[in-house]
Amino acid sequence: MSRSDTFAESKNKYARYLAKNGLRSTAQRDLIINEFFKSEGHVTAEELHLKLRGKNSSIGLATVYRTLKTLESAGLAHERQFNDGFMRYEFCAPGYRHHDHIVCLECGLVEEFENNEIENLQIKVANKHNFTITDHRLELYGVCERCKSKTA
Amino acid sequence: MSRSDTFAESKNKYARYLAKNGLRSTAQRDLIINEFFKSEGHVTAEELHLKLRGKNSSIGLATVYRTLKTLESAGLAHERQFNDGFMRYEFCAPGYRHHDHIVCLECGLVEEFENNEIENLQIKVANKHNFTITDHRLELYGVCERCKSKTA
DNA sequence: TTCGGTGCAAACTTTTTGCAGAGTA
DNA sequence: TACTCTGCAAAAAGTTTGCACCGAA
Repeated sequence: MSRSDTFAESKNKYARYLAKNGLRSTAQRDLIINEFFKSEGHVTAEELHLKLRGKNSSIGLATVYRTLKTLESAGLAHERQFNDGFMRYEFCAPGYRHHDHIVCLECGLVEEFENNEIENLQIKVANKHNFTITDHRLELYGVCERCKSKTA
Repeated sequence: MSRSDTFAESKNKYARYLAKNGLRSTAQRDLIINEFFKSEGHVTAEELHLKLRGKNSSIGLATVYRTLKTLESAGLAHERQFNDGFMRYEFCAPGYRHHDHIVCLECGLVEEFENNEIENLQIKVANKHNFTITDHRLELYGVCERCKSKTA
């Protein structure tokens, strides 16, 4: 599935969500959603707001926050916190696979990975504790290749 | 290793750390550290502050924050954020084994687990991405046994 | 006596909320 | 028209900082 297919699919899903919940489509929302769907990785509300400001639209920061919360409820965005004090939002289209993150503590690079063996072990652990898992969070923190060679 | 052995060892390590870094031992610090070492699990500064207030000491919240940061630098506490907006501090004595957390989203119960298979797989993943891992974070979120039966 | 620690209040940071006016259906 | 959305500014909420005084070494 290509990235743009997923965008299209998500926009449809978003439109359907709006319709079903009596929410309106507005100029601001469409711009925010467009920008959000275009951004790679893990954006903060502030970053998104800045990008939109750059295109001389005058969208308020509060609106960006509100829209991201809306997307989260719609299941199109996922909230994540790496330990830097910001809430980040990640594109989370239907059909997009779950993945985890490996974060460089020096330059902030975030790479994504998938590992089914780990996921299966997590389920085993949950069973042992009699928990039913609905979500999880796995982040590896360290130093990336570039930063290692810079220091060496 | 029993819990109290670990306390003793940590207090020594703390004292050594203070000496080495020209920091002073004060009545407030000793009380905070004592209370922190006694608390199970994952405390917030506010919680610790409340516990100390209960024992009619008049320690300021800012001092609790400052002391926890000091403990973190000393390697005796570990900062953790579960997604509830609070920074939590966890006892992290030398000799204490690393563990991860499984969190109930209904009642807030946090259990700890260790799984070497998962840890090994994490190292494999990091190698594949040419990262050197220094830390990681794994949290499973779901519903615990009690809450499941309550709902059923 | 020196200098780090403390308490208090104010400042800061990120996110949320109240409200009056604008825009959608 | 009815009612939601938006922008702004103010409020929240958690944490940090400035400053004058206190106290450990």
